[in-house]
Amino acid sequence: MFYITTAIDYTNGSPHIGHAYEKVLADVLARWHRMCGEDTFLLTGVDQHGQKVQQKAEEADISPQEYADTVTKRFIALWERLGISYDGWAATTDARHKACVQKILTNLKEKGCLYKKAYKGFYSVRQEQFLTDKERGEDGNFGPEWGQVIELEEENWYFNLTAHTAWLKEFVTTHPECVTPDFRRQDLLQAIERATNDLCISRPKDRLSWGIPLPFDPDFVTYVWFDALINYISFAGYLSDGNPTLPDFNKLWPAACEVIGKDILVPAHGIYWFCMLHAMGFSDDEMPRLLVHGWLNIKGEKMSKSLGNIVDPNDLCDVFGPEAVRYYLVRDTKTGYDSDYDAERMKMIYNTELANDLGNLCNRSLNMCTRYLGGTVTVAAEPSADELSAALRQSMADTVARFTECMNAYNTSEALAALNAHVGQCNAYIEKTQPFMLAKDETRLPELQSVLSHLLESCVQVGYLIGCVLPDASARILSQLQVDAATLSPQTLAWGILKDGHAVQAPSPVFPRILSEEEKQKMAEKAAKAAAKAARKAAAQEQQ
RNA sequence: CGCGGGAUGGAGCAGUCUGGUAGCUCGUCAGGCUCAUAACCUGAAGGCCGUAGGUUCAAAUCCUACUCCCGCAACCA
Repeated sequence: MFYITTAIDYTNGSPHIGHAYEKVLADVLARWHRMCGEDTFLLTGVDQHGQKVQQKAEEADISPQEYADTVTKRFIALWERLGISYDGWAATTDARHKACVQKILTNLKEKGCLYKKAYKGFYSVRQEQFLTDKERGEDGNFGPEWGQVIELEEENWYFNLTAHTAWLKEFVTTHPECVTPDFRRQDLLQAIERATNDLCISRPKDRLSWGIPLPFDPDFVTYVWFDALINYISFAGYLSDGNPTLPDFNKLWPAACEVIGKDILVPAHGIYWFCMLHAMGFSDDEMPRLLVHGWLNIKGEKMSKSLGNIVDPNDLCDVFGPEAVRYYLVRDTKTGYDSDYDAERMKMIYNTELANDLGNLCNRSLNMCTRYLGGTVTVAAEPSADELSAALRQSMADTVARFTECMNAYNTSEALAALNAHVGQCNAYIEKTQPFMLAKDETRLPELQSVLSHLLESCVQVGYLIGCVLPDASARILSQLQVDAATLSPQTLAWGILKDGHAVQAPSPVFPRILSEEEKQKMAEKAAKAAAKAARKAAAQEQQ
């Protein structure tokens, strides 16, 4: 079972390119594991509770639920557009989730993990938290970043986090696979040393009403993180008493991969979440694995609302199409690290790798097969022994192995680079074998058939594998090749999918080039120049 | 001395851990090809690997010092 989750997005603003990256990454991994025949479940959703949603709703003079629903719709619409194939939708206002959170709270209280305590101190209204001396500036006051700071005394409920930190340190140290990449795990280990306070898990209702009420103390609602993190198990069927609308928890858990951003590793997932699970009684073997991704920066700067450089994925989809956006996001980002977003680069990668390389390869191969061989693939009983063809078959096998290895290591960028490298091999193979010349000599028909079958076989395998990133384009490629993806699997992908006599369709471009008017102009000039040169050459030859 | 990341041909990056011909993509230039989405293939130019020292037979890589850039309040993956 491959249970994969994403962070659930906070519904106080529209989705941006960073949200999209995380979901696309998770979706690509989910699709890959589905292709491999694994039972796969992808969970994503929205975090709808909390102070900021309540505030925004008050400003708009609507209920928090209405506000959250409005924003939620934007997320759902984007995920539909980007082809995110989620199996479960985690919205924290869902009654099933609320019930689960309350059951967990009740259980933890019975176990003695929760306690009520009065606390008096300085409270930041903006940040929704009490401040300690660590937050004081050099002059002894709290800086402007905390907004309005008031002195406040109130009772709250606490989770005995510190009772679990010794275990956590041991667990993270002895289970290197619990956080990927490893340098993030090192960050976490450092952060554990600093976790010296228990976690306040309640907010008085008079201050914040938009949340899940504590089942044993109705004057309080649950702190957003204690609510939100539980989505990973509540929507997996934890404590659901066999609710048929939820999955079987025992089948799903533990999550093979929880995809999160670097900002919420510490303390939320790395400390709170692991400790919460431990308190609930989950063993080391039942802990989820975290995949921590970096951020997309804009020209080296952090993306932020104040800088006004937020990128709306919908705008990109309008220009490039959703699949090009998907490809760019997982191709140009080294999983785990920050990367730079650049629309020009996205266009370049689309035009070169998808249009010029892969798209053109499929198109020219299918076209030659249609024109020269009537659309029928002829496969010899024994594959051609010539060096070029043998090398191409070897390249294909190596590529499948490399792709598999990279995808299993979450390395989408290198996986796609491997596919592209094989496409380059194929294009070079055409130059060397010159099938369009072979077609002019009837006696060389067997060679022509062999070359084209090698090319088309490569198109099938590459077109199939790329399906986890580009489901739609993959389907179109395989449709032209008349191959059913359902009959294939990465593990058994071997030379010889196309059988003798296989019929293919005439091609039509799957990845049309994206060019501005200016670029088209430039291309035209270049072509005119080349034509003039060819004409001069022809004239010179005629004179001789 | 706050913490961390970075500085490699025009652009973006890999290589640094485990010293030894500096590699990739794009761009530029030249040639080839004509099956193809004015695509494809081949080749070339272009770098004293931030600066200054040090270790070594040998340093982009190890050591030291310095310079410059970017994150580290909020919005926020």
